[in-house]
Amino acid sequence: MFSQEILKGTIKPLIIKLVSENGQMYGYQITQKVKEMSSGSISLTEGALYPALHKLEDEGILVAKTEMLGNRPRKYYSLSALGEQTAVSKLSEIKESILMLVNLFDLKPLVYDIK
Amino acid sequence: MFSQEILKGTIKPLIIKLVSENGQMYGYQITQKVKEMSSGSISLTEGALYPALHKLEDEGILVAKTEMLGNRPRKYYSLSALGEQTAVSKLSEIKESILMLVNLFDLKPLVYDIK
DNA sequence: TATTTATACATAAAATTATTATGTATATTT
DNA sequence: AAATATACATAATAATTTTATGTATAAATA
Repeated sequence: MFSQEILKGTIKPLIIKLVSENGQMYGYQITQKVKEMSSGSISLTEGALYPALHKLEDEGILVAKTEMLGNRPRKYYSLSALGEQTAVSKLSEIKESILMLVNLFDLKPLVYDIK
Repeated sequence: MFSQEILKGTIKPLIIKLVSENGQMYGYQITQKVKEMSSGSISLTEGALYPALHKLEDEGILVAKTEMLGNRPRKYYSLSALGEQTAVSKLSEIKESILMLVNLFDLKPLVYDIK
């Protein structure tokens, strides 16, 4: 079981991807989604997640709205207008980067679907 | 053209891979090889490369021997005994990590050759 | 032949990012 | 009643990268 070490530098694009696919997501839900997608092997910890969410908000990519569940707050993030505009190119960029790694490390995939 | 931003966290495994494949390599050669492998799009800068080489040496993974070319020194790095022992598992690890990214970002490769 | 570019090493301050630890609190399950 | 899960957050430390700087030789070009 590796931690989120592997996500170095990819946390923000991953958040953008998940939020853009799901319309809106809250922090804890993102950690669970990543755990699920990685069959339990990646745990995206709060110390990495929340600062990244706050930074994306500061950058104007995400907007947050807090809802109360009983007495507990839940902070939903979604793409801002700017976020919508930039998501596609940001995701293309990270995908190209990952393919570059695949190439550098000789993972030699035969066929990719980049879409 | 992206810089080495994409290599965040992968520089040391990449060095191990290149050195293990080539028997021995020197720093400048590594920068050129990475540039060549990426069709000019990645420039692995000295500020990232040399500290990584020195760290791998400190960790006992690499050993260095300096040769003089005329008056100019050239420092060749190769795998130590420990480096030989650990290279395969370290490379498997980074490859698994990259495949995890491929999966998280939905790059959906059809077939991989991990060997 | 003078200048620029390439080769070749290195370090160091600043910035960025992640790790690890801690803090607070509610809801649910055992 | 206690433990675990849900849900937010910050902060010190560590690790890594960026950017800038430094030194010097060799080769190519103007």
